Amino acid sequence: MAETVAIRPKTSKVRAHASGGYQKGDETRQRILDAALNAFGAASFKVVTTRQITQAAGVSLPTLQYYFGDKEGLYRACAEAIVERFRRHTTAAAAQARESLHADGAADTALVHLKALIRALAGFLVGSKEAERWAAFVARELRDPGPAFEILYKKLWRPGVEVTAQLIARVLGTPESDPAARIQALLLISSLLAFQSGRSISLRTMHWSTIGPKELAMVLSSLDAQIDALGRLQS
Amino acid sequence: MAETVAIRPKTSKVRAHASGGYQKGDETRQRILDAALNAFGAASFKVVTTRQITQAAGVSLPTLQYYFGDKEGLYRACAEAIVERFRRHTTAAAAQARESLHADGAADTALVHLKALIRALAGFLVGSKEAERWAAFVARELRDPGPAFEILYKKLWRPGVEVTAQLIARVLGTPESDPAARIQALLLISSLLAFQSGRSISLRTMHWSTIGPKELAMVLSSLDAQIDALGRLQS
DNA sequence: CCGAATATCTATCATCCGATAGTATTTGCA
DNA sequence: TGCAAATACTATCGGATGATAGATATTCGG
Repeated sequence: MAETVAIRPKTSKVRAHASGGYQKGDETRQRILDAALNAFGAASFKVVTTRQITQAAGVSLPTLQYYFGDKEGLYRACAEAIVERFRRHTTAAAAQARESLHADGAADTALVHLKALIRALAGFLVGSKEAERWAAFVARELRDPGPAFEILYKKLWRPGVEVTAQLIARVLGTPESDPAARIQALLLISSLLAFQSGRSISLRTMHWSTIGPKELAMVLSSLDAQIDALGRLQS
Repeated sequence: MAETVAIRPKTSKVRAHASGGYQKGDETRQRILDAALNAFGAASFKVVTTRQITQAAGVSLPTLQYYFGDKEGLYRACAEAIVERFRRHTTAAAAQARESLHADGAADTALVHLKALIRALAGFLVGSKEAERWAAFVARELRDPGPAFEILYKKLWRPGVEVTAQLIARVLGTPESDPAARIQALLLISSLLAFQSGRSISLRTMHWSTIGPKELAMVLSSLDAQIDALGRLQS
């Protein structure tokens, strides 16, 4: 039962960062990271094998250990890379929403920003193949906490839910920390995942073969309607 | 004493069903199935090991092969067991809803039944520890299709979405096959999963330590509000 | 253009996993 | 009670996986 594990000295010669060595090393490191993002996006930590990743990256197995220490180190590196790229795509709408929260107290304004935020998020989630894989990685890790849970929760999930809940509270005309608004935020974000995590089954249910611009527009329209309905709740 | 058969028909020696042997055998079979439901509810097909299951069931490894052929056979048996138990808990509300769809065309009636259906489903999903595991099994398999996808899709998902979508269409006053109603059904069901698949992260987000009657009531209240809002969409 | 730092490889290990072979024990009917 | 079918076990196999050992090749500052 005693599952205590001795803390690794961590002083090993792992190339933890992309800088500090030759240029070719950086490129190899990046190739492994890309392959890992792909693989961990499609399957869970335990299911993905290091051989799959290194083979896809075109390197031999020990190269992975050389750059990332072990499988878990690579997994964490993936999480950090995802956080970075995610931020680059969502900070725009999120910042705008946050700004409006401080500047304006009107429910109508909040409603507009909420719709814009969800629209941006949905568009990003279903937009590119790459984003799909990142989103799958994040969703899986948050659903089934693993080595990268903390970083994803604190840097992605919490801020996202926070701003969403505040916007909804503003729309509903309730205090900023209203639990009901928080629940609605969870329900809203979770419903988004129907066409992300649950993509394959949603396709089958809708009799769609893909989620193209037309299909995305329909989903966004339904989400808008739902948010509008939310706005009519308090009256 | 008979000559050993060189070629094994592979399926002939499996005790595929619970009937046909001794009583003690049925009990052992059930014990393995329970342990498997537990394990496959907590982790995916590949992650769960047959050794975990047999150890939890208190039997040796080959006993699993004796009763279920192989790991995949056991997995499918789990899916069928879940379908059976799920039906026993949802047919009540579902049948009532279906009946009302045929008997009455009023939007108000549909709204009532939709709320009742969601309420029953949510209550069941978050109700017992057992149901949680079954739901996790189903959600994982539908999200990431495996050996049991077909049976779960046809016997659980499709009927459930079907009746939900029809109720929503009735509420919205649109044709029975309205794609928008179908999307709303997907969004609604998916949002339910926030407190099922995404249970752990929802707990953390809400600062809850558990989902007891009080918390469930809050969630149900929010869902009701959302469905009510849906009803006000068409006007 | 030398040589230390960096990068990458082949070969192999220890462990775990699913499944099978072969044998012993238990059950319930004739 | 005898005994064949049904049940359950120990021991082991072939294969996959994560990681390491140790040797070789490459890079680039001086």
